[in-house]
Amino acid sequence: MRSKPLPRTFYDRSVVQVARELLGKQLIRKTDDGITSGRIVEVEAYKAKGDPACHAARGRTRRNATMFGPPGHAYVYTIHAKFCFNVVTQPEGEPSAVLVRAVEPLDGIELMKHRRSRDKLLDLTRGPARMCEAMALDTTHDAIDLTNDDRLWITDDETYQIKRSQIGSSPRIGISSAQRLKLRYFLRENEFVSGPRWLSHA
DNA sequence: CTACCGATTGACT
DNA sequence: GTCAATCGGTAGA
Repeated sequence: MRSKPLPRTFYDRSVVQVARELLGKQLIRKTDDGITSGRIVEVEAYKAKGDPACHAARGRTRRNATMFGPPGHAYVYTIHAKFCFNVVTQPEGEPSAVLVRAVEPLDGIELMKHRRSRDKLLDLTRGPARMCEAMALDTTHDAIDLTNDDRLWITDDETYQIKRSQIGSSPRIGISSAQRLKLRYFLRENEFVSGPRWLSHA
């Protein structure tokens, strides 16, 4: 039995709305080695317009081509010889995406420990590249359709409800431009949120 | 082809 | 807290 993927209509909305509503959802990854899953606790929005930090800000390239495609697909890219996982939002032609920066490990914790060569729970999925390593995600998973693929999808955890007051926001991490845009969203007081502590209560 | 650099991480003081 | 490793993507010659 497989949990139900979020429908296309969930992703086909403004990037900020999708980003905030992704908090608390479950990211599920299936490989021959088994299933790993985690609760999304930290995300960042990258907007099509007025956002110089967005990869698509300077036009389409081979790397960011997935962002120009339909919503609900994975956008995976390399950075510093590591990987980051994003979700494409908005209609085609409005290249926006949500970066998933951290999840709280749920299923497959032993498998994650093995992939990460780390034993501490906090070191498994706290940070975008760590999360990708724990869930065995790389650029071969770029452009996967998250609404229709047995390897990777996101599902609603109906038993886990988020109150608006639980969501914090801050400038995005590792971004020098557009500091005034508070496009990072996270679950306050969740220990698996990455970044400096002073940014985790904003 | 070369040069530069980043939506990061882990080791170290 | 500081800092260097890392390597594919991109722009430019």
